[in-house]
Amino acid sequence: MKTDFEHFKHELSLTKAEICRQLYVQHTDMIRIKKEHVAVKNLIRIIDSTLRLASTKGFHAMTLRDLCADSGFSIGGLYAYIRNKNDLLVLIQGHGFMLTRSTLRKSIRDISDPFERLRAAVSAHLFLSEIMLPWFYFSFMEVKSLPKAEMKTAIAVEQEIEDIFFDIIESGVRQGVFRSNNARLLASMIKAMMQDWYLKRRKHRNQSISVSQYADFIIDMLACSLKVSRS
Amino acid sequence: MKTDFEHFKHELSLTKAEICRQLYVQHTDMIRIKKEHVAVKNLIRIIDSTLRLASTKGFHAMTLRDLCADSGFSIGGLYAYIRNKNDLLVLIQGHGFMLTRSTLRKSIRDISDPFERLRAAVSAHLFLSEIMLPWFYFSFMEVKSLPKAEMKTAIAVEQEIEDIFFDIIESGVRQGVFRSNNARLLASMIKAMMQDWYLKRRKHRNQSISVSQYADFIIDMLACSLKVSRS
DNA sequence: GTCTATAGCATGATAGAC
DNA sequence: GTCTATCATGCTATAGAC
Repeated sequence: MKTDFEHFKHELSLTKAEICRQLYVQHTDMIRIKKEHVAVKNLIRIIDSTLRLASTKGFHAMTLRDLCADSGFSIGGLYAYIRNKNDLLVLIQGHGFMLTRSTLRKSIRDISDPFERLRAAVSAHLFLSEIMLPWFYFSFMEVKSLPKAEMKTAIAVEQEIEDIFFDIIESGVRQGVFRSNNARLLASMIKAMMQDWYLKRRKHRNQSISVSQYADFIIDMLACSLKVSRS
Repeated sequence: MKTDFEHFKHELSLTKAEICRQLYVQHTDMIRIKKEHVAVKNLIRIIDSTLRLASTKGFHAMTLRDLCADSGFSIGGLYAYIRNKNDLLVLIQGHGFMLTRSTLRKSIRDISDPFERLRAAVSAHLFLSEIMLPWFYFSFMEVKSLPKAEMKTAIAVEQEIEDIFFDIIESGVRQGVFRSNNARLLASMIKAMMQDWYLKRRKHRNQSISVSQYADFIIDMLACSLKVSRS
């Protein structure tokens, strides 16, 4: 039998190639390579290496020479795909956020019961971050290094995601299904617990906690905080 | 009337000078200055500047020239206090952790009731991070940049702090005061919520949430999760 | 004990061959 | 489209005057 997570993974069917193809189309201005299949193939290598290196030593500490050594590119070759180091940051950041937003919205679209909406949103966020772990870690750590404009959008998208949780709680309260005296703060806490999953992934792995267990635990905590009586 | 936070702040009476004096004594090997009062005075300037710069642009992006400009030192003068840039990292890191551990242990030392212990530990952690915000933010962000040995201790101390929460919960369960089916994960979540306070300080400021309100909210959530009946 | 001056080097970025 | 060779910059770290 398929677990929820496996089901989610299959539904999403998010191949690296697909993501990178979207990235390519969005950024034809900064990428000098014209043939899509060549560009996409190499973007995968570049982004993979960047995420790997940045998550161990940090983006700023990673030099383009490190990146070349890891990805097998030459400096010159790399510069056909980015105009400068910051482009790398923007390239990776923007896409991760877009994906989170759309996945989360889709996950609750067809559900009306407030508690089930909450469960769906929490699971979707956790499952997505599990699949795209390096992306999430990178996004969190590097917001502060973004150019001002990109930082503003990054913060706005994060707020928007928190608002998804907030709206679910609020509407549940209005319907009399939830009891909560501070929906705003509870939404914040949900976000914090989502973050803990990908920021402290190693700790949870050491304690042998699966993403499904983690999701269940959080949903139980929320049920209890919102005083939902459950079967 | 004094709030809990003001009371804590007064009890701690943690002056920058005292912290820096301890730092000086611990690191006489790397600091070339012999007169304590001179060294301490200048360490305050250096550490203040480092924390300020690192929390906006990140430690790696901060150059020693930035640091000199901000602290009013010359490059040569600075190098009397550190042997290299990494020393700065180690200097600041180690002390923050020591302080957290000792404060937390002290906060619960004279309390026996499990729920009150939990409340005390949560409050102490939040209040401390409120006072030492730049220190906490820096510690979290820069663990990955530490030399291997220092990283190991950093992770161990973090685990130790989580264990404080874990032990309180476990002993409460044994005494029949708490009901919990996963003390380990709950302790993890407490830690995550502690982190959210200092990592997302700006967000909470925008939403006009005080540290006392935040503490109360978390303690309520925990009471509910642990099924503590409260007056 | 603090400064100025500078060595020595690694980095991001470019030009041009293939 | 990718590579090698090279530039200019700006960094950490040191030496030595005051």
